[in-house]
Amino acid sequence: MSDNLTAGPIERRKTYELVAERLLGLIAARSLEPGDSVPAERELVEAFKVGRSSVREALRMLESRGLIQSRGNGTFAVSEFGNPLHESLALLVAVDEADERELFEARRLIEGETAALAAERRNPAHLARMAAAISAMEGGLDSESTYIDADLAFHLTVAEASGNRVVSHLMHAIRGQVQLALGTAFLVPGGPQRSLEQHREILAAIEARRADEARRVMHDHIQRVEREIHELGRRR
Amino acid sequence: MSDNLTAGPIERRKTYELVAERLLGLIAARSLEPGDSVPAERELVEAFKVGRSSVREALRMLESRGLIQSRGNGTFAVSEFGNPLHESLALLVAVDEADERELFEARRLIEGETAALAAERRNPAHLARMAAAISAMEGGLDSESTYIDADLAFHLTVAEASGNRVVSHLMHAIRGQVQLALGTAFLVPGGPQRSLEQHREILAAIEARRADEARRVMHDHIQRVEREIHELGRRR
DNA sequence: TCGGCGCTCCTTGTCAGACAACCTGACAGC
DNA sequence: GCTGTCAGGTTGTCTGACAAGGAGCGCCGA
Repeated sequence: MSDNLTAGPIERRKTYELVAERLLGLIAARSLEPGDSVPAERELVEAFKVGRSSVREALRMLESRGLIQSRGNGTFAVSEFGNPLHESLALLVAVDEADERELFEARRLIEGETAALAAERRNPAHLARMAAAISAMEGGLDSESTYIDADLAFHLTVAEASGNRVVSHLMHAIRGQVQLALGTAFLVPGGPQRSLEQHREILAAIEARRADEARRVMHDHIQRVEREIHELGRRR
Repeated sequence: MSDNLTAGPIERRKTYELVAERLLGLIAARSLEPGDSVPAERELVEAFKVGRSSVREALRMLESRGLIQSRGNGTFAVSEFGNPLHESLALLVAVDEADERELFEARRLIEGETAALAAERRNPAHLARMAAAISAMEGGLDSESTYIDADLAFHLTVAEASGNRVVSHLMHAIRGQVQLALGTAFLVPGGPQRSLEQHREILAAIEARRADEARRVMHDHIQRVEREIHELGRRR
């Protein structure tokens, strides 16, 4: 028995944590597929030999991470990708001026790469959806919500076409953070028209499988939007 | 009353969710600074007029996101940046073969851009720490844990030198996901030596402020590691 | 004077039991 | 075929009780 001291403090783990880990294990091991129902609380009580409150607190931990969902008639495993990440980012990054700049920079980098990947991997269905989104933007030049929805749809389709879910999740997360600013972008005189034109360029580059061009135009697009928002903010 | 049906189901919120939101509000509003103690459970019971179990389940939700910490003599707000994001990603992305590919691809893109930014923004202190990390890797070629720690330190320093906290958080998160694989990388014959050499190249590019070169070498580095891990896995 | 020991009190941790609220599916009645 | 109702299982919530953790205080002895 050399130095068991380095093993760190002997910590008595809390029951609800242990239960949460066991359940997490089940999910990680795919014993609990999305949609499956988690054993009833009372069953877990018997299985783990703990109190019901410990089981419930463990379930709450998983629920708050979006892994399961309790619904009155049972608790179920959930697929729902993405939500917790958004919230985490929201809490990580305060949205003062400097951080907004960092967020936009991150968005520029990631969406730029996303566009480049999309140019290599897109299929005809993706192209059709991007074109549809552009049409919708055109038709929604006088309606903020229509326009913004269509704009979002375009970028999401690009993300999907990239074929990389991790990258596209990160993009979602960041976009959620700058969403407010994007509402402002609609108010910039001539902004929506310029965005529309740039979206057409992006689509053309992706359709022609020109990855570098897609990346560059996407960069320019996001940078322009950021600049316009910033200038509008200063003028007010 | 046209179609209020689109408003979705009327849902009765659960008490523990409401409590969690109230507490979240306090944190978001900075009424609860890191280190501050959260009011005792029984006080919250009185304040919100709910049962203690609801309060406790709400606390568990916040605890599992790393916002607070319960310690037997009180519950405290926590600063700890970054952790929840790691966990979220951990839970978001399943780690089967295909996903591992996506994770590495994401890492390649993000760390590539991180390196490019670092080349533009690094300062002498960053360079010194990168050099120190490389020395440590060299000295740790026969110790897996020493080597891996040093490798991690190098990449983290690059991230910090990028000057963009959002990007560097994303990088942390993804890296946490591939950490396991990186342990394997150490076992690849000649792998650590090649990594060491590539790290030197990255440092040289960053020091010389050659952004494109830094990006390219970082790309090559990560791609090589991924390939080696994959080949080792197949041979086993 | 000062270090250390133990006590006390407040807090969280855990369990058990009870009842309300919710959801689904089955079934009877129209 | 449609609707209303009921039953059974599950989660939602509260209460009360006691164990266990942790910090601070004061007493005691050196």
